[in-house]
Amino acid sequence: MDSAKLEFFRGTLDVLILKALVWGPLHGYAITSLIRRQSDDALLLEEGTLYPALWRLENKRWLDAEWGLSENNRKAKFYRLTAEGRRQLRHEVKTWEAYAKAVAKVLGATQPPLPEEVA
Amino acid sequence: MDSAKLEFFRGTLDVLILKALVWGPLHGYAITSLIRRQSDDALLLEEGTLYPALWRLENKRWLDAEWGLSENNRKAKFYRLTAEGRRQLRHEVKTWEAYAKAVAKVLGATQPPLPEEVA
DNA sequence: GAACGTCCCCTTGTTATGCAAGGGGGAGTG
DNA sequence: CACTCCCCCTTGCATAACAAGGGGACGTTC
Repeated sequence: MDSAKLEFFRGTLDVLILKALVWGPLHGYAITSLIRRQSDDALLLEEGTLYPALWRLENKRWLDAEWGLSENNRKAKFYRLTAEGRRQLRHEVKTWEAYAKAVAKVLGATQPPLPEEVA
Repeated sequence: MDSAKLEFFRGTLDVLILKALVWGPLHGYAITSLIRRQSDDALLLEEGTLYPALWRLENKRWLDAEWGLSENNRKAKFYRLTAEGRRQLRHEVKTWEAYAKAVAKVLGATQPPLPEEVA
Protein backbone atom coordinates (compact mmCIF):
# COMPACT_ATOMS: atom_id res chain seq x y z
CA MET A 1 0.00 0.00 0.00
CA ASP A 2 0.90 3.58 -0.28
CA SER A 3 3.19 4.87 2.39
CA ALA A 4 1.27 6.62 5.09
CA LYS A 5 0.68 10.31 4.75
CA LEU A 6 0.99 12.43 7.82
CA GLU A 7 -1.81 14.51 6.40
CA PHE A 8 -4.29 12.19 7.98
CA PHE A 9 -2.87 12.68 11.39
CA ARG A 10 -2.13 16.29 11.84
CA GLY A 11 -0.39 17.03 15.05
CA THR A 12 1.42 13.73 15.18
CA LEU A 13 4.36 15.34 13.49
CA ASP A 14 5.40 17.45 16.45
CA VAL A 15 5.50 14.62 18.90
CA LEU A 16 7.44 12.46 16.46
CA ILE A 17 10.07 15.12 16.01
CA LEU A 18 10.33 15.74 19.73
CA LYS A 19 10.70 12.05 20.35
CA ALA A 20 13.41 11.73 17.71
CA LEU A 21 15.46 14.34 19.51
CA VAL A 22 15.39 12.43 22.76
CA TRP A 23 18.31 10.44 21.41
CA GLY A 24 20.45 13.53 21.16
CA PRO A 25 20.85 16.51 18.88
CA LEU A 26 20.08 15.74 15.26
CA HIS A 27 19.95 17.68 12.03
CA GLY A 28 16.85 17.73 9.90
CA TYR A 29 17.94 15.08 7.49
CA ALA A 30 18.77 12.72 10.33
CA ILE A 31 15.39 13.29 11.95
CA THR A 32 13.74 12.20 8.73
CA SER A 33 15.82 9.05 8.44
CA LEU A 34 15.38 8.19 12.08
CA ILE A 35 11.60 8.39 11.96
CA ARG A 36 11.53 6.48 8.71
CA ARG A 37 13.73 3.72 10.05
CA GLN A 38 12.09 3.39 13.42
CA SER A 39 8.70 3.15 11.77
CA ASP A 40 9.90 0.55 9.27
CA ASP A 41 9.43 2.94 6.35
CA ALA A 42 5.83 3.64 7.25
CA LEU A 43 6.33 7.27 8.19
CA LEU A 44 7.84 9.35 5.42
CA LEU A 45 8.51 12.97 6.16
CA GLU A 46 8.52 15.48 3.34
CA GLU A 47 11.15 18.15 3.63
CA GLY A 48 8.53 20.77 2.93
CA THR A 49 6.78 19.48 6.01
CA LEU A 50 9.78 19.02 8.23
CA TYR A 51 11.51 22.36 8.09
CA PRO A 52 8.51 24.55 8.78
CA ALA A 53 7.73 22.24 11.67
CA LEU A 54 11.22 22.58 13.07
CA TRP A 55 10.96 26.31 12.86
CA ARG A 56 7.62 26.19 14.63
CA LEU A 57 8.94 24.07 17.46
CA GLU A 58 12.00 26.21 17.84
CA ASN A 59 9.78 29.25 18.02
CA LYS A 60 7.88 27.68 20.90
CA ARG A 61 11.18 27.15 22.69
CA TRP A 62 10.82 23.40 22.65
CA LEU A 63 13.93 23.12 20.52
CA ASP A 64 17.04 25.10 20.00
CA ALA A 65 19.30 24.96 17.01
CA GLU A 66 22.96 25.31 16.32
CA TRP A 67 25.01 25.06 13.17
CA GLY A 68 27.66 22.43 13.08
CA LEU A 69 29.18 19.73 10.97
CA SER A 70 27.44 16.50 10.12
CA GLU A 71 29.02 13.07 10.34
CA ASN A 72 29.86 13.53 6.67
CA ASN A 73 31.55 16.84 7.33
CA ARG A 74 28.83 18.98 5.86
CA LYS A 75 27.25 22.08 7.18
CA ALA A 76 24.17 21.07 9.12
CA LYS A 77 21.83 22.57 11.64
CA PHE A 78 21.53 20.53 14.80
CA TYR A 79 18.35 20.65 16.83
CA ARG A 80 18.19 19.85 20.50
CA LEU A 81 15.35 19.44 22.98
CA THR A 82 15.01 22.13 25.60
CA ALA A 83 13.78 21.34 29.10
CA GLU A 84 10.39 22.64 28.10
CA GLY A 85 10.51 20.52 24.99
CA ARG A 86 11.00 17.47 27.12
CA ARG A 87 7.96 18.34 29.20
CA GLN A 88 5.97 18.95 26.05
CA LEU A 89 7.04 15.58 24.70
CA ARG A 90 5.75 13.78 27.77
CA HIS A 91 2.51 15.66 27.53
CA GLU A 92 2.00 14.98 23.84
CA VAL A 93 2.82 11.32 24.19
CA LYS A 94 0.09 11.04 26.78
CA THR A 95 -2.32 12.92 24.56
CA TRP A 96 -1.54 10.67 21.65
CA GLU A 97 -1.93 7.52 23.68
CA ALA A 98 -5.25 8.63 25.10
CA TYR A 99 -6.50 9.54 21.68
CA ALA A 100 -5.32 6.40 19.99
CA LYS A 101 -6.93 4.35 22.71
CA ALA A 102 -10.22 6.20 22.33
CA VAL A 103 -10.25 5.73 18.57
CA ALA A 104 -9.37 2.07 19.00
CA LYS A 105 -12.31 1.66 21.33
CA VAL A 106 -14.73 2.96 18.76
CA LEU A 107 -13.19 1.20 15.80
CA GLY A 108 -12.73 -2.02 17.69
CA ALA A 109 -16.28 -2.22 18.99
CA THR A 110 -17.84 -5.48 17.92
CA GLN A 111 -21.03 -5.30 19.93
CA PRO A 112 -23.81 -3.06 18.72
CA PRO A 113 -24.41 -0.26 21.18
CA LEU A 114 -27.37 -0.48 23.47
CA PRO A 115 -30.45 1.25 22.10
CA GLU A 116 -30.34 4.03 24.67
CA GLU A 117 -26.80 4.79 23.63
CA VAL A 118 -27.96 5.57 20.17
CA ALA A 119 -30.93 7.63 21.19
CA MET B 1 -7.24 16.83 30.97
CA ASP B 2 -9.06 18.64 28.29
CA SER B 3 -11.23 16.50 26.10
CA ALA B 4 -9.42 15.42 23.00
CA LYS B 5 -9.71 17.56 19.94
CA LEU B 6 -10.08 15.85 16.65
CA GLU B 7 -7.96 18.62 15.23
CA PHE B 8 -4.89 16.65 16.15
CA PHE B 9 -5.95 13.72 14.08
CA ARG B 10 -7.37 14.96 10.91
CA GLY B 11 -8.84 12.23 8.83
CA THR B 12 -9.84 10.16 11.81
CA LEU B 13 -13.25 11.73 11.67
CA ASP B 14 -14.35 9.96 8.51
CA VAL B 15 -13.52 6.51 9.71
CA LEU B 16 -15.24 7.14 13.03
CA ILE B 17 -18.42 8.23 11.30
CA LEU B 18 -18.34 5.28 8.93
CA LYS B 19 -17.82 2.92 11.81
CA ALA B 20 -20.69 4.43 13.75
CA LEU B 21 -23.02 3.68 10.87
CA VAL B 22 -22.10 0.02 10.86
CA TRP B 23 -24.66 -0.42 13.60
CA GLY B 24 -27.42 0.78 11.36
CA PRO B 25 -28.77 4.05 10.02
CA LEU B 26 -28.33 6.94 12.41
CA HIS B 27 -29.05 10.62 12.38
CA GLY B 28 -26.34 13.17 13.04
CA TYR B 29 -27.10 13.71 16.67
CA ALA B 30 -27.03 9.99 17.33
CA ILE B 31 -23.67 9.65 15.59
CA THR B 32 -22.25 12.22 17.94
CA SER B 33 -23.60 10.52 21.04
CA LEU B 34 -22.53 7.11 19.88
CA ILE B 35 -18.94 8.14 19.31
CA ARG B 36 -18.86 10.01 22.57
CA ARG B 37 -20.22 7.08 24.51
CA GLN B 38 -18.14 4.42 22.89
CA SER B 39 -15.00 6.44 23.51
CA ASP B 40 -15.93 7.09 27.14
CA ASP B 41 -16.37 10.80 26.52
CA ALA B 42 -12.92 11.17 25.02
CA LEU B 43 -14.08 11.99 21.51
CA LEU B 44 -16.36 15.00 21.33
CA LEU B 45 -17.70 15.92 17.96
CA GLU B 46 -18.65 19.52 17.25
CA GLU B 47 -21.75 19.94 15.14
CA GLY B 48 -19.89 22.35 12.93
CA THR B 49 -17.52 19.50 12.27
CA LEU B 50 -20.02 16.73 11.88
CA TYR B 51 -22.44 18.08 9.32
CA PRO B 52 -19.93 19.19 6.73
CA ALA B 53 -18.28 15.81 7.14
CA LEU B 54 -21.54 13.99 6.57
CA TRP B 55 -22.14 16.01 3.45
CA ARG B 56 -18.66 15.18 2.25
CA LEU B 57 -19.09 11.47 2.81
CA GLU B 58 -22.48 11.50 1.15
CA ASN B 59 -20.96 13.27 -1.79
CA LYS B 60 -18.41 10.50 -2.13
CA ARG B 61 -21.24 7.99 -2.19
CA TRP B 62 -20.08 6.33 0.99
CA LEU B 63 -23.31 7.32 2.68
CA ASP B 64 -26.82 8.02 1.64
CA ALA B 65 -29.38 9.98 3.56
CA GLU B 66 -33.07 9.92 4.06
CA TRP B 67 -35.44 12.02 6.13
CA GLY B 68 -37.41 10.27 8.75
CA LEU B 69 -38.57 10.44 12.34
CA SER B 70 -36.26 9.99 15.31
CA GLU B 71 -37.01 7.82 18.31
CA ASN B 72 -38.41 10.97 19.87
CA ASN B 73 -40.69 11.63 16.95
CA ARG B 74 -38.72 14.48 15.53
CA LYS B 75 -37.71 15.19 12.01
CA ALA B 76 -34.25 13.75 11.51
CA LYS B 77 -31.99 12.85 8.63
CA PHE B 78 -30.84 9.27 8.74
CA TYR B 79 -27.55 8.31 7.20
CA ARG B 80 -26.74 4.85 6.01
CA LEU B 81 -23.58 3.16 4.76
CA THR B 82 -23.48 2.30 1.08
CA ALA B 83 -21.66 -0.78 -0.14
CA GLU B 84 -18.82 1.42 -1.20
CA GLY B 85 -18.87 3.05 2.21
CA ARG B 86 -18.40 -0.34 3.78
CA ARG B 87 -15.38 -1.01 1.62
CA GLN B 88 -14.01 2.38 2.46
CA LEU B 89 -14.47 1.69 6.12
CA ARG B 90 -12.46 -1.50 5.96
CA HIS B 91 -9.74 0.31 4.08
CA GLU B 92 -9.57 3.23 6.46
CA VAL B 93 -9.53 1.03 9.51
CA LYS B 94 -6.51 -0.73 8.11
CA THR B 95 -4.85 2.58 7.33
CA TRP B 96 -5.50 3.84 10.81
CA GLU B 97 -4.18 0.69 12.43
CA ALA B 98 -1.03 0.71 10.36
CA TYR B 99 -0.44 4.33 11.13
CA ALA B 100 -1.12 4.03 14.83
CA LYS B 101 1.23 1.09 14.98
CA ALA B 102 3.96 2.99 13.20
CA VAL B 103 3.62 5.97 15.49
CA ALA B 104 3.62 3.69 18.51
CA LYS B 105 6.86 2.13 17.29
CA VAL B 106 8.60 5.48 17.17
CA LEU B 107 7.11 6.83 20.38
CA GLY B 108 7.66 3.60 22.20
CA ALA B 109 11.27 3.15 21.25
CA THR B 110 13.37 2.86 24.38
CA GLN B 111 16.65 1.94 22.80
CA PRO B 112 18.72 4.65 21.16
CA PRO B 113 18.99 4.03 17.43
CA LEU B 114 22.21 2.62 16.09
CA PRO B 115 24.62 5.28 14.90
CA GLU B 116 24.24 4.35 11.26
CA GLU B 117 20.53 4.84 11.57
CA VAL B 118 21.05 8.42 12.51
CA ALA B 119 23.63 9.21 9.87
C1' DG C 1 35.97 16.45 -16.07
C1' DA C 2 31.21 15.59 -16.53
C1' DA C 3 27.44 13.29 -14.57
C1' DC C 4 25.08 11.32 -11.03
C1' DG C 5 23.57 10.22 -6.47
C1' DT C 6 23.53 11.45 -1.81
C1' DC C 7 23.50 14.79 1.72
C1' DC C 8 21.55 19.09 3.62
C1' DC C 9 18.77 23.53 3.77
C1' DC C 10 14.87 26.25 2.48
C1' DT C 11 10.44 28.81 0.21
C1' DT C 12 6.02 29.62 -2.04
C1' DG C 13 1.33 28.40 -3.19
C1' DT C 14 -2.48 25.38 -2.57
C1' DT C 15 -5.89 22.58 -0.30
C1' DA C 16 -8.40 20.72 3.14
C1' DT C 17 -10.27 20.05 7.57
C1' DG C 18 -11.67 21.04 12.00
C1' DC C 19 -13.07 24.86 15.16
C1' DA C 20 -15.64 28.81 16.86
C1' DA C 21 -19.56 31.00 16.73
C1' DG C 22 -23.29 31.87 15.10
C1' DG C 23 -28.77 30.75 13.65
C1' DG C 24 -33.39 28.21 13.65
C1' DG C 25 -37.10 25.34 15.34
C1' DG C 26 -39.80 21.90 17.85
C1' DA C 27 -40.91 18.92 22.01
C1' DG C 28 -41.16 18.21 26.74
C1' DT C 29 -40.63 19.59 31.83
C1' DG C 30 -40.46 22.34 35.99
C1' DC D 1 -43.14 30.99 31.32
C1' DA D 2 -38.32 29.52 31.02
C1' DC D 3 -35.32 25.99 30.32
C1' DT D 4 -33.22 21.94 28.51
C1' DC D 5 -32.70 18.62 25.39
C1' DC D 6 -33.15 17.22 20.60
C1' DC D 7 -31.96 18.08 15.64
C1' DC D 8 -30.38 20.68 11.47
C1' DC D 9 -27.29 23.91 9.28
C1' DT D 10 -23.89 28.04 7.73
C1' DT D 11 -20.05 31.31 7.58
C1' DG D 12 -15.43 32.71 8.56
C1' DC D 13 -11.05 31.48 10.31
C1' DA D 14 -6.65 29.35 11.30
C1' DT D 15 -3.18 26.21 10.19
C1' DA D 16 -0.83 22.11 9.01
C1' DA D 17 0.77 19.13 5.46
C1' DC D 18 1.56 18.63 0.57
C1' DA D 19 3.47 19.55 -4.04
C1' DA D 20 6.81 21.52 -6.32
C1' DG D 21 10.00 24.18 -6.75
C1' DG D 22 15.35 26.14 -5.74
C1' DG D 23 20.29 26.03 -4.06
C1' DG D 24 24.80 24.16 -2.85
C1' DA D 25 28.52 20.88 -1.67
C1' DC D 26 30.66 16.39 -1.54
C1' DG D 27 32.04 11.54 -3.60
C1' DT D 28 32.11 8.24 -6.80
C1' DT D 29 31.84 6.60 -11.35
C1' DC D 30 32.63 6.68 -16.16
